[in-house]
Amino acid sequence: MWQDFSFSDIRFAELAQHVDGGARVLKQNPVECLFQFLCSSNNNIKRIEKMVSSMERFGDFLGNVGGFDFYKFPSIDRLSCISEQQLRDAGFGYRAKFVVGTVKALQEKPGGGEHWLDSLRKMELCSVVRELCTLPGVGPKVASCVALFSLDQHHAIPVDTHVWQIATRYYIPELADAKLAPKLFSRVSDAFVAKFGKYAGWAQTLLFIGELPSPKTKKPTGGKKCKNDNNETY
DNA sequence: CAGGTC
DNA sequence: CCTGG
Repeated sequence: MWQDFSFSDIRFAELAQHVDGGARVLKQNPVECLFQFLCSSNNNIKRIEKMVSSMERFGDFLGNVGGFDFYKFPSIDRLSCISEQQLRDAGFGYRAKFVVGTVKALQEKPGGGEHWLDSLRKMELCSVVRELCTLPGVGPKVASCVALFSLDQHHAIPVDTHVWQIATRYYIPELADAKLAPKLFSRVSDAFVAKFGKYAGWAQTLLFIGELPSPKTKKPTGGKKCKNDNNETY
């Protein structure tokens, strides 16, 4: 698949040379995935990890490995035991009410939230995103993450600021000066799908990794400005 | 301002 | 709008 992507896009080919150990797209449990990305909006990885681990404590204890306690991610019913105040105390901020609201919305689904989420698998991507966006705290970006990482929607493109940068830099430069409006969200995902096809979400994942200041990439090949030893930007 | 959403 | 860097 990397070869196909590299053939389709010189940018991908260049980046693929420099990522260490490859990259993988998880197929997560939908409930776990949804609540994790519900924590992710306007937020950084470190705090997201903290928030997620505080939720996990409400799941069954699995064991201790290498000094770390592991918990099964809590079911929707288990999550419903957490109050908004508890979540705020755990540092969720305004996302606390999103978690409580999404738990409630899922519980009200006929057949239960797990079943409802699973039923999205056989729908078209646009419908999946539309349905997920009915949940409080879930917008197009979070919905796309859940679709890609847990609901088999391999061509879902989670458009955040980084992906927007990549897209306007390489694929739709005519929009370089535009703001990331909802209308343009589909322009971005269309561009990725046109370039990479039905597994565009997988290609996007690698490009995204390349955009981050991550040890994964050995070479600062992203369009970001870098500094050399003389402190000159290039 | 950060891997958005209301 | 919460909160931390």
